[in-house]
Amino acid sequence: MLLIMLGTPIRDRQAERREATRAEIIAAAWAIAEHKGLAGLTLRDVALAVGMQAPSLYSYFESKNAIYDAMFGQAWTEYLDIVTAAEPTLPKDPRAALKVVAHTFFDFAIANTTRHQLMNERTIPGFVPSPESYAPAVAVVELARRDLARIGMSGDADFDLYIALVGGLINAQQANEPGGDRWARLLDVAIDMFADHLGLAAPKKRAR
Amino acid sequence: MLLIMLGTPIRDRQAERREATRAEIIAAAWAIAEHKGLAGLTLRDVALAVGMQAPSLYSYFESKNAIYDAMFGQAWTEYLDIVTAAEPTLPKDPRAALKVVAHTFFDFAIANTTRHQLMNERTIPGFVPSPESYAPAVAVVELARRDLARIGMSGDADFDLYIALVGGLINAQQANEPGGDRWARLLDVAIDMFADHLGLAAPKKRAR
DNA sequence: GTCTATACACCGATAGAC
DNA sequence: GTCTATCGGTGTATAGAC
Repeated sequence: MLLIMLGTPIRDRQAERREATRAEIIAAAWAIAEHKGLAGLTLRDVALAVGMQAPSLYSYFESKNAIYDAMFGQAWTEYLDIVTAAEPTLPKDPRAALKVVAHTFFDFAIANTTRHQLMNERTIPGFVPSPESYAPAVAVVELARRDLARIGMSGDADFDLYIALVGGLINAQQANEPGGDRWARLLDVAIDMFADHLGLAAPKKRAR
Repeated sequence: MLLIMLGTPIRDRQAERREATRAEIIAAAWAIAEHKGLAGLTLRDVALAVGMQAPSLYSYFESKNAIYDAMFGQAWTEYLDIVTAAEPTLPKDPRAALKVVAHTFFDFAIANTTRHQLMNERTIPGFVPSPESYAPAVAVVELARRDLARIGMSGDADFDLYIALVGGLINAQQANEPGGDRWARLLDVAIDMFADHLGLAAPKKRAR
């Protein structure tokens, strides 16, 4: 399976090695960030974890923010994979689909607080994601917008409101009662409220 | 008007002076935080602004976080004053009252982004507000809860949902389009949606 | 190309002289 | 109470060994 055309090697072993080391650094950074907090990440800790001296990291990332940036892109890519995999199983019923999409996002945020903090909160002082790392985030939003449009949710206003509603619940849960479920229990109620607002058919109750 | 009982002075000039200097330091800190960002605040800058050397600040605050703490308490006290002053003018109509309360909070957050960031976002790494500084925040919540209970909004769930909804809109506005009004325009829509959820009487439309 | 060694500028915080 | 001096820590930069 190993093919070589003279002078044009199929594999660039050096680039592979470099990419593997970059991945190793990012993995170590996640582990430290989850343990000491996202803002508690230091280059010296990361270097120690991968068996380097701190300045050596600059051979792989041009700054600390570049490491955050790679983490940002990786986290959104992971979530894009989850959402892409779940898309074919979306319920036909609009109200049920709204709930699945909301729950997917909510549960990911709660289960991965560090990732959510980096992905959705502006908590690292100087950090602004690069266009490349932002791309998977845009893809997630586009995919969600497409899914919800198929449900009949047209217009930016409804989508913006939906995002703000789910995001508000996540933020309230994380900020006021991390680890609890006081706001998590409200998610279905909130989505029903939103579905009523859209004028979607009620599921069973609401005979009126 | 200056009364002195022997040995028990009415005024403690030293404490007054100290308190005045503390206020001066906090005012300087706000100005710098608004200019360089909340996380960009440094003790050296604050000291320079009030004509001191950095370590001298430790005569007035035991740490940098203590300065943040005083700012936190001051900001919530300011907002408590606003809410307290506005309370007597609250509309009798429940739906209208919901909107006034929401707008008051939303507008304050948008008009004072630095204050809102410190008050409602966990953006400073090690900072946790002290019970004393947290007190006015609790008072604001209690007051809002009382106002909304008079409207007929009983139960924690509705209140929590209301808070999350308004907070989500503020966060979305600040994070995605600071200075714009894409989410601000949704506030009334959102409150109407919430009022419908509560079963409040519609204002004029919704003839059905 | 990769890594070490060293250094810089800045930070919050502390000690101690005055 | 305010200063100077200084500490340990940070992100970052660069020279040079390998």
